[in-house]
Amino acid sequence: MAKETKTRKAKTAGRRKKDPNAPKRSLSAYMFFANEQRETVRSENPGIAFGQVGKLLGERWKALSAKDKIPYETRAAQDKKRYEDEKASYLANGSADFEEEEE
DNA sequence: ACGTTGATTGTTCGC
DNA sequence: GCGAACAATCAACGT
Repeated sequence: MAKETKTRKAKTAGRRKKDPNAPKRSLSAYMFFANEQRETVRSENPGIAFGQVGKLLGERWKALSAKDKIPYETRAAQDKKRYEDEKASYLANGSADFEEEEE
C-alpha cells in the first residue's frame, strides 16, 4: 500500500473539494496532545529541533495509555462535534433550495 | 453494505 | 507562510 506521507493533495477525482461550504474537518487527538506536550517536550528538551520533537512527540503519544489519551480524545471528540455543526450548516444550506451567501 | 481514499488538523523549526 | 515527520480521523465517495 502506498501511504503518501507528504501533503497528499487532490489527484484522483477531488471529491470533497467540491463542498460548497467545505466544512473542513476537526482536529485529532494528536493536535490537542501536541498542544500540551509541545510545552513539556520543548521544556524537557531546550533547543530541540523540530525533527526530534516531532518524533519524540509521536513516541510519547503512543507511550500514553488509552486512558491517558482520554483528555485528548475527549477534546478531539468535542472538536468533531464542532465540525458537525459546520457540516450541519453546510448540509442545511446544501439541501436548502436557495443558496445564500452570507455577506 | 463495505472498502478505499483523500482531505484536514496542529506542533515545532528554518528560510 | 510553507513544508515536512508525527498521529488521528472520518466523512464522503467508490464499488
